[in-house]
Amino acid sequence: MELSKNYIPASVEEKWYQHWMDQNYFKSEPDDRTPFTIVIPPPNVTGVLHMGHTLNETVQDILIRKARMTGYNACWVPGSDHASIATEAKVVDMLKREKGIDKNNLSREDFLKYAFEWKEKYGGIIYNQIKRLGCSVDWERVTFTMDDHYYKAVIKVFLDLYNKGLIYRGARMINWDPVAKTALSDEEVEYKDVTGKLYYIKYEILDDGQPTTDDRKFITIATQRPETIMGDVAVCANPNDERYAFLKDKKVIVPLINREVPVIFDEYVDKDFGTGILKITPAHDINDFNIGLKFNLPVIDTLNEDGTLSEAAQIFIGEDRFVARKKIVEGLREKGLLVKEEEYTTRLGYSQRTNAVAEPKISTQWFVKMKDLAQPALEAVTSGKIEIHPNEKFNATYKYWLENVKDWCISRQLWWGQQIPAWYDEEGNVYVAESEEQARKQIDGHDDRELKQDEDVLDTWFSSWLWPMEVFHGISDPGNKDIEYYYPTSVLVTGQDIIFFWVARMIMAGMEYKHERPFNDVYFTGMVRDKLGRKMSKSLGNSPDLLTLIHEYGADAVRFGIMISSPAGNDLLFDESSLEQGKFFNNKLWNAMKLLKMWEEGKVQEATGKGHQSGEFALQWFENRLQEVRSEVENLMSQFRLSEALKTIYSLIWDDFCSWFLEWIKPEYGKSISHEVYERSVSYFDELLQLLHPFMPFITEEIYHLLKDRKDDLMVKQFGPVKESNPEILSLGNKLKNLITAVRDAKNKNNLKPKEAVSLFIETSDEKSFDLIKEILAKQTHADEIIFNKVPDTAAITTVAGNEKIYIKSDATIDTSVQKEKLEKDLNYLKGFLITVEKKLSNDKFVQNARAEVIELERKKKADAEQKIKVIEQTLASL
RNA sequence: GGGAGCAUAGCUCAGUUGGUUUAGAGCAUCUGCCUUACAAGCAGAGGGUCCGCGGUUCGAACCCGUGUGCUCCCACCA
Repeated sequence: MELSKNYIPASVEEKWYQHWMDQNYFKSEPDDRTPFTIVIPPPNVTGVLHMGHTLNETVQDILIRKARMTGYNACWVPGSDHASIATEAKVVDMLKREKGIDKNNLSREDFLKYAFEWKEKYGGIIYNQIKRLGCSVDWERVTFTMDDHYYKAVIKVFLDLYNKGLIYRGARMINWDPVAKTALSDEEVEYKDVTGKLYYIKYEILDDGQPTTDDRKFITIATQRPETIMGDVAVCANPNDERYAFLKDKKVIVPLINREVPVIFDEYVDKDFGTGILKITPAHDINDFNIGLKFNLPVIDTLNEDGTLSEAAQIFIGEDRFVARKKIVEGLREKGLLVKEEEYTTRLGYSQRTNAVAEPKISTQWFVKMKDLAQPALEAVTSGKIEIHPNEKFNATYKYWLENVKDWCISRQLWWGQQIPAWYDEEGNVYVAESEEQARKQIDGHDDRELKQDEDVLDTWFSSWLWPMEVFHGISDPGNKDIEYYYPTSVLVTGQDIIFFWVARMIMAGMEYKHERPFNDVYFTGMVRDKLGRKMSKSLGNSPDLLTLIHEYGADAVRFGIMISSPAGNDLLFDESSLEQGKFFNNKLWNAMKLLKMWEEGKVQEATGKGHQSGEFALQWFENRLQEVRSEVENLMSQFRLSEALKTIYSLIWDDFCSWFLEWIKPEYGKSISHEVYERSVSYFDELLQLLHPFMPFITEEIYHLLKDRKDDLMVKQFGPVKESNPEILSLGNKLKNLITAVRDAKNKNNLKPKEAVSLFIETSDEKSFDLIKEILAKQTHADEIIFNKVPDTAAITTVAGNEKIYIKSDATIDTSVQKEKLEKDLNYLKGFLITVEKKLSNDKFVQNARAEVIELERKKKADAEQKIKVIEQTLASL
């Protein structure tokens, strides 16, 4: 069969994904193996996968494939989130743009019909992308947070928490999104620094005929939000502020609407900020609200749901809040009540979804009491039952949030989501139940009253927090065999930005309903940024399309590129050049396979080189090197240091396998290697492919099959046990590498051609490996003569490799000055080093306390250093 | 205002208990090579006061102090 010059991913990827699916490899059912479970962080149903998802998904697939090949019953559950506010906003937008329909003119039922249509149409996009990336998820377990069982589970939890007294309804100050016209949770508000203005406004002091110690007619108050003055119910000064003592028992007049409001005194007011006097607007500021409660002041809400001024404002009714601000400032200026405007930097809260400035607002909403739920969730992490990776740095933030957690506003004034199971009668009584019939049963006496269900739906996260349980129907059907088998899940892989939204709340829900952590480990990936360090965003246009990247580089290269540049937990700067590196790596693998294949097709049963020894050594060395790396990789992966594990494998394949091993066993032109060497080489290559497979599944599977006819598939091939590696063979290998490199170096420095024959004179203490060294060196360095332990009369080029000293004889001119300088440097260092090691060894404390192997290591270091010093001194003397 | 983290080559980062690291990798740059698996390759080269300053040590990129610069999270100063 003719193999293409380079690896072409396109056809290969689809073929294998289909094959894996046909073989049911992704499917998992409870059995007697140990489960390894991951639940995907469900992406928004109508979204597309961005680079952040790509990173998360790749990490999860690596972990799940590795576990599957290690003998676990690996189960990765895919799914998507209905994302109530985000999706509803998109559907509303689509209806307006494509069909000219205003949501306000639709019934709830009709709207939901459109929303589900939209979900059907676009919901498949992310699943397709997950497939293209090669993710081995169990497609029979796809879960959507609005599935029937899921919907039921959410309602069930709501009722349960309500009955436990952990859910209540009440009027509180909440964050309001005037664009989506819904309440938000505190976490859905993002604060940004903005430059605003501080307006200084004159309030007239009401002349009540009483004499005062001050004859001022006005006081000046600084505010950022002049449009809220119509909601003013008091002004407030610090009781210790003598400037305003004369205002005791006075009233002031709110400008433009001429409302008389009292002057109150509270220590909350900072004397040194602004004018030291504060207007109190309880409806539109959390602090004012608290002061209002304290002084029993009325609340005048001057804003409508959409952010326009309400009738309570009396003026500029119906104007948008920001337009009204300008007009009011204008009005104040005309009346001479505006003292000045000042530039001022402040932090404003923005709705995460609509980017509208969030409005603090008094509103009747549903809340979850968090304190009791938080306690076990806190314990689960501080006790170490759940480990957060890559490091401890998130423990502190997690702890702080849970210790200071506030009640969670869970009602949203939307349609897309689980409708709150509460019914109201005409008198406003509330009946919480799973259905209207059940609600009716709660009514005392007559049950003929008209009941109306709460219009609102629940926060998306109120469904997401059940995810690790309900994907296994653990809430709707508790005690079923899936939930008992798969829960708690093994690892949660997610972005650190949703630690509060999701991670903490999942732990709460898990502790509440399963009395068990939902996952053993949490692995936080960093943010994916562009190479300039900016966040990926649509508006910047710096977020590449996943399918385009896969098309250009292949899925394996995309996975490679994103993993190789993804140090655990740090943000990663996405750069396509790393994908290119992945593509090149594909090709290297491809060509290594071609080389092996060529030898097989040669079929000549001739030994490599002059004897079997060098081939045998190459095999032994690589076998040991392979085991050494395997144990390194195990270690790195158990610490979730995937990027380093990949680097290690990359270097094993490229440097050790391709550059050294294959070169060592490579036969002379026209000859082939022995059958045994071939078979063993192939078996090592198989192991390499297996090791790499979790990271780059497609190409490894393809090569595995191209190399030989196989009955099995690499994807489900089980790892053998990691064998111990023999340090002597490894160090002999290193010695050889050093010698060969040193000879090449020397040739290069002296303008000899790589293939030019030279004579080598080697001094070495390692007598038992003479023959082997000779054979390999002869082959790899084109030495025509190799003599041990003999210094030639006219030493040509001298070089030191490890403990060996090499003289190379040729006709080339000799330049020893550079060599000398380097050797002298080495000598100085080694002498210093020797002194310190000796000191350590003569230190009683050290000898007594250190472990035997540590002392042995030090002794060996000492011996090494002494040996090297001897060699170098001799060399220098002969120069 | 409170807390956390970071600073190593042009760029992105390794450097895991201070000692073969007299500082490494990949990418980028430059110089040779189309050598019979691979030019998507091979062989080389240049490039670093390991942020500044002090301290501990025989020895510091690593430990301690301090200064500077950047990032993130949390918080109700109009």
